[in-house]
Amino acid sequence: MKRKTTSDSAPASPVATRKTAQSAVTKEDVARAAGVSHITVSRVINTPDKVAPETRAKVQSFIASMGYIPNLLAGGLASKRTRIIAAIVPTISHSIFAETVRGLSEQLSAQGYQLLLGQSNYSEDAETALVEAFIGRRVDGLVLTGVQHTERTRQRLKTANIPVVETWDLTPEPIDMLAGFSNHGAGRAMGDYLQQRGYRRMAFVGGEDPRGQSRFSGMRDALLAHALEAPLYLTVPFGSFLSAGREAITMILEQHAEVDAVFFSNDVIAAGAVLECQRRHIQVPQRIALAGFANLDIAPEVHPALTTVQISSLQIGQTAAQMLLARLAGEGVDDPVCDLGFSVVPRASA
Amino acid sequence: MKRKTTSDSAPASPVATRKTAQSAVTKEDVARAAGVSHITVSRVINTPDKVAPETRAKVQSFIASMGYIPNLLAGGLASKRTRIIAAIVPTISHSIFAETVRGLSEQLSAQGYQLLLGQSNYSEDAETALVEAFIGRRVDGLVLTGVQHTERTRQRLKTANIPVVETWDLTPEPIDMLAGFSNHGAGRAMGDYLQQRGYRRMAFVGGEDPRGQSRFSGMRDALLAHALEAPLYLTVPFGSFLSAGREAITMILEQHAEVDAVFFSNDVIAAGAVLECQRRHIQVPQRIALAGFANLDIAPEVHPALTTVQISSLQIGQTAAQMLLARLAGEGVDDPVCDLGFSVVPRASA
DNA sequence: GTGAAAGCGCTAACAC
DNA sequence: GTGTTAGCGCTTTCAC
Repeated sequence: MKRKTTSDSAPASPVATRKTAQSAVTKEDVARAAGVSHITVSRVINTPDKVAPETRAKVQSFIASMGYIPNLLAGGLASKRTRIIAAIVPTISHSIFAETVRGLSEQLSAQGYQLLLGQSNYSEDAETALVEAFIGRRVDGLVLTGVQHTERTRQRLKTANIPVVETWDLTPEPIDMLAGFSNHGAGRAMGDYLQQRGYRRMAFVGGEDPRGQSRFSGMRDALLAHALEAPLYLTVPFGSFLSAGREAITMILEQHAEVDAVFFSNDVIAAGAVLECQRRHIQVPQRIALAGFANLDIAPEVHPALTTVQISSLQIGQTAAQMLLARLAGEGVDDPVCDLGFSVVPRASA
Repeated sequence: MKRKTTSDSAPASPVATRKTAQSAVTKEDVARAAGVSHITVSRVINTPDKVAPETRAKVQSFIASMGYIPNLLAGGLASKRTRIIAAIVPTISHSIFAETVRGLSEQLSAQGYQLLLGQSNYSEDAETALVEAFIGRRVDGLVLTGVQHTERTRQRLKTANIPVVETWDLTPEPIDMLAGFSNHGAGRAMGDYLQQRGYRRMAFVGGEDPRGQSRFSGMRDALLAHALEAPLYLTVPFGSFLSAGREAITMILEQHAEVDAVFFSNDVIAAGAVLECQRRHIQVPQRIALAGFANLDIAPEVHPALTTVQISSLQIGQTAAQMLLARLAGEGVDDPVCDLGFSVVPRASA
């Protein structure tokens, strides 16, 4: 009893099975056309040098002429490797994680992997949902932003048993691997810097993300160590960061006139504040010093240019990708924890 | 000959097949534990109300306790539906397409679909490669930016036979469906506006993307219609748009002193120009008028606030998603071509 | 260098 | 309401 010869009553069309929603051309079709077996087509695609040059050329020409596109769903199911790495960032539209994503994407695509991007909107529960969705798609590895995750996320990741890199912060107990920097340290460094520049009454403006909070607490520790008052802590909503910065600085100038320096969680928010000061003809840094975070494109462009903290956003992405790829290649990762550091960039605004 | 009883020589472990890289729990495992069949578990997940409440509860509790995550690869292969919609945008890090992506993502996830995002870097060949990769993953639908694509892209999409929405422009011959606006019209509208405000010698600054070029040619048509000279055409590299805007305006002021108004392809570039003028104490719009495009967050924040063109970025995403979902639900799409329009937003800069 | 057989984990169709 | 059977299109293993 041979398979599929259907030469009795079926119409002579390419054997439409159920729905014809997708490109109906399969490896089998190509194989039949080229007069080889199914598996030879597979080899031409995956391990071309294990096929006789002649056969290879013939098969390749049929692949091209028939417009054959391998079904990666089937391939992934059979091989248990999808060559997809997923990354979850709080937001993809705002620029702060853009370089990390670029670093990831470049390294991965160079090795034939694809990047699947998810956006958590700074919600741990959304992150958990994404993790489950990604595991369901059987991604080969996962990159997470931050080190704070729900217990369920950790659980899922544990049982899924795939390589994971946490990024953008440091922790003594990573889920698996880590590429980041110390947000607490960055906050402390900026606190030290501002203190040393002579500012005495400071404020911190940020979102409600845990990394921003670490920076705040680092700053606070620095100020307390110098016998200064703890900084004021203002949160801004996620959304339009520029106008959030404007509103925050307006509020500080009007209601906290004693504040002489502000550290913003993000250069875009800080830039909004600079623009507002400019509009009101408020001297920066004489009346009030303004500092940002991340050294984004906008930081050197505003007037006065923004003092900020340089972080290695791009390298975080590159390093995370390399760790993952090494693990997937079966190589050991020399150090599963990589601290990429940061540095204060002094400019005119503080 | 029953299947899989392996009670002879195998170790009593959960039958590790090949690699144990992924969560080994399968529907079969859950079914066995719950004392039901394989397919019942499937129904509990996909069509819970077709299962007796009692059975359902029991199965659900096992799903939870065993941490079962369905293999969507296998599901997609069997059902020929992945519930993934892919979208290709020129860039995800710059803010211009952010709202479109948000509109897509929100509409899709509300219907249980996931968005797979690709970045073409304004390259048609990169777009083609992404299209092939996405078809390989058997996405259920595709959203493209722009209406200009390689012949190969069109071919692949034709044979893949999946719903496609082109966006961000208009064309008389869409591949399938379309949600956009007229870039040529937007350029003409801005040209008309600037002419009507009394500017006489204009320049256009943009990237090399086809939509920017359409806006340029629309502007040119407007000026020529008013017997003005065609605008100067300057291109800037993709990358740091703010500094590109600074450089462009510097160049224009120094080498084309006769220019009295500039239309930038993007608010961020325009904002860079505004910042530069501010720094040099050049009066905007008295010495030179500056206008942007897209009405991004930054447009109202700079000083003077940017005159720009409002487009319906969010609605493009929403509309594209709805068209796709309607098609996938087997409903007809009333009008496969949707022109969402634009409008000039007059502010202080021009 | 090439092929046959088996099975990845799931859903569709049809029974019961 | 629940189960059985037969694939989805591919890769793996082992044979030739």
